[in-house]
Amino acid sequence: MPAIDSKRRKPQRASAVNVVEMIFEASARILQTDGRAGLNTNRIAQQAGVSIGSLYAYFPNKDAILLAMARRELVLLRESVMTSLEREDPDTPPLRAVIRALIAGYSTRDQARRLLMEALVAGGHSDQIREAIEVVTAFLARDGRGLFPSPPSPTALFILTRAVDSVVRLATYEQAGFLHAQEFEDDLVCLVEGYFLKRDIDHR
Amino acid sequence: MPAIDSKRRKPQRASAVNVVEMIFEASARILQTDGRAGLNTNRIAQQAGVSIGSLYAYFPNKDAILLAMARRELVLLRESVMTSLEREDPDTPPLRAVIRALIAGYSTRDQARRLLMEALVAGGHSDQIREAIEVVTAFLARDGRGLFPSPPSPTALFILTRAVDSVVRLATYEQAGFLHAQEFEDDLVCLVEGYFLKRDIDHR
Amino acid sequence: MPAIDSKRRKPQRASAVNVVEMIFEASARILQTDGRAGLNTNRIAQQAGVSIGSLYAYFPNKDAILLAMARRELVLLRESVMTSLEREDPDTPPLRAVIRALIAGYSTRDQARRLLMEALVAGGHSDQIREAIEVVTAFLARDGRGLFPSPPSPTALFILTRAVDSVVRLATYEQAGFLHAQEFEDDLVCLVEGYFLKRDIDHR
Amino acid sequence: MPAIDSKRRKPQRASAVNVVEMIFEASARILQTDGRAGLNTNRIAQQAGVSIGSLYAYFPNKDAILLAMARRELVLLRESVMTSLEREDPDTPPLRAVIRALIAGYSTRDQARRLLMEALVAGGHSDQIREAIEVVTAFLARDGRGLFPSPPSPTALFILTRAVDSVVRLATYEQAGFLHAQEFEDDLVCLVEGYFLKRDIDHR
DNA sequence: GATGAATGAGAATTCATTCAT
DNA sequence: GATGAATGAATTCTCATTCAT
Repeated sequence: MPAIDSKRRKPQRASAVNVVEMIFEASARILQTDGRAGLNTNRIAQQAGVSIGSLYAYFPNKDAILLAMARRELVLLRESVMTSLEREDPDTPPLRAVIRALIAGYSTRDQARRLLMEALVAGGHSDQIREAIEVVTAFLARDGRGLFPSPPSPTALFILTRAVDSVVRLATYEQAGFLHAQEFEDDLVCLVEGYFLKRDIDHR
Repeated sequence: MPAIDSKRRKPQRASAVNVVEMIFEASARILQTDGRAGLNTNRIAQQAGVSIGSLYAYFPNKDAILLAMARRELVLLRESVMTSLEREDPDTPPLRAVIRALIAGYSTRDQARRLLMEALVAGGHSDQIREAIEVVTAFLARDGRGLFPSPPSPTALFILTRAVDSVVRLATYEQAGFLHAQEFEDDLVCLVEGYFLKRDIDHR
Repeated sequence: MPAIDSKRRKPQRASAVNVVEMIFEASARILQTDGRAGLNTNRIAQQAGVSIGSLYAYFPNKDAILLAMARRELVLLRESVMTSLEREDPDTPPLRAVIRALIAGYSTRDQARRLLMEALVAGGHSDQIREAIEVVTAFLARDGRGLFPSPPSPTALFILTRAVDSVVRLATYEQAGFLHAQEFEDDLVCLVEGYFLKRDIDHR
Repeated sequence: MPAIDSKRRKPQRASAVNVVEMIFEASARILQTDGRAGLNTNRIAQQAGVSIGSLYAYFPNKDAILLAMARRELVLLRESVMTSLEREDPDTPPLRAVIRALIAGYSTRDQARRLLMEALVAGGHSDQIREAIEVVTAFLARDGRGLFPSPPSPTALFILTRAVDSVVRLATYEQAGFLHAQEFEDDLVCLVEGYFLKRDIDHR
């Protein structure tokens, strides 16, 4: 019995993960191609290959889908950045590693990602975004491992994190040709390092 | 009849301007209080004190209202920045003047403004935003009047303009307490100037 | 102008009354033939010959339709009873007149009427029914014009009004053949008069 | 296996009884708290602590549950009335005993009971109710054991049974304070006895 | 037999838009 | 030109019921 059973291990839970995954996948695809206006629950279910009833078994309503997706994107992005920080590459300074991870992270499914973030904000959940950034920010503030030459003030931290994040995101959305150019990465690093340089000069 | 009617204020053309203005005003109010979900043409018309029929006499469809509003916001913002550049205040360097104008410009009706921008983007009109930024960018690039210590590359211009714009906008949305603190303005100026400083050092 | 206009006097209000009336009519018809299960807003609108949108312009939701109908039934019934009381027919004693009016009132569209009342009760609006009965009850208590031989106690009033009302209603629902028989009316009168007779004997 | 299984309580038939009972219990509870609108098979199953699949093993469909419950209520009520008639208490005349049994029977779980009756009626099963009443009615007509002073006509039987039943039920629904007052019982007895008194006087 | 995930028909409701007056 | 009643396609969501495991 156990042997035979192993074919269908974790029948419900595994399936649940798949259904959620398929729904995310379908939603992203629709968002990517037709934008927010083209997104409706029936279409999501159809694209995902599940019944509309199943969709509602996993999510209480349409917005919950977007919210969950956005949250997941945020988590993924955060993790990719954190990972890049942990993977202490001697050739790449931490700041550059983070920026590189950010560029890589934002490069896939940009339209869907943007709309997701906008959905979060429009739904009054911008605190979720803030929170996700705060986590990284807090990490950077705590043990930035030499990410920053000197500890930034809260205001400076806000400015630097948002500036880098926004610029990368906007470059992605506008499908700027320079997104993957070395110059883009260099200039972003320069922006952050320049800030500290200037600040230290000004403040003596 | 026409004689009698002339009692009414600004009958023809002026009225059209008013109606459009009332529709903008009503839309902004609804956006501000109930978000995108609460916005519908009937409600806009009601709030604006015009009939739904009239609303459709001035705008071909709902999206056109948001599009027109967003465009106007962009124009207003651009003009405020341009004005601040033109008004060459000897005490305030151009860069600081521009940043100050931006902060002031974003401070009013933030929720409505954000949703408007999102409407533009979601509707696939992000080129409109880009265009507006380009106009300023181009102006800055052309005769920045000493705005930048040295002419930035296109990539650098993209990074700097987006970074400043995004940071100010996000600070507004998050109702950050430091939005009107001197430190915030100073740090933004520092961010831009630092970039050039660092770049010049790196490139000799 | 006035002459010509008279063709379409009270365009909206008159139409509104008609739409409401058509919706009531359609709902009653559906209730009568297919019961509560067959009643849905799309069908009501279709039967009423109005668009579903119009239906929702006049009623906030499905329940409101039933509630409004039930209320109206109650009002009509009450009025028919009150009228019969006012119309002091010398040949017919008031009690008999009321019972006769009740029988006549309940005889039309019985199924719809029953379901309506049930909807009221099920929706937690049984107070509406109570209220309607109270109005008649209060009237009877105040100046029953010799309806009752002597003033009944509140409990007695409750028992008598509900007994008569229920019996007539149930006879209607069961499409009892005796509904319009003289005996039925006579026995109901006898029930009420007997109560007072017995009570006076018992209490001396 | 069967041997091992025998540890479990009342495995076969008794379990079926329990499941049905739990389903009834759960349905009544939901009906009581959230009314007809809150009643759905999934919720019933959950409340009853059985799987939805099991629920459908015991009942062919949702309506069957309500139907069965209503039928059972009717049977219980009928039996309580019959019992009270059989239990010839020398101190309590049969009529009073029946009325007392009725009041007691209706006093428990009134909301659920009402909705149940409505379910029966709405489902076009009002004949079931009629039938239950007919059984008692027939019994009363056959050997009322001195319940009535003289045999009532079919019409009178209809009127008397429905009047008493309805008044008690309505008093229950309206949670009338006088439900358990002596006066209420007395007046009901008076209503029935008065009818015969009056009838005999009128018909000589 | 039991389970509960999955199904999908169908119901309620919204709202952009039209057009007769 | 203005009005606002009317329209109905489209959308969200529910829930009775089935059936593979």
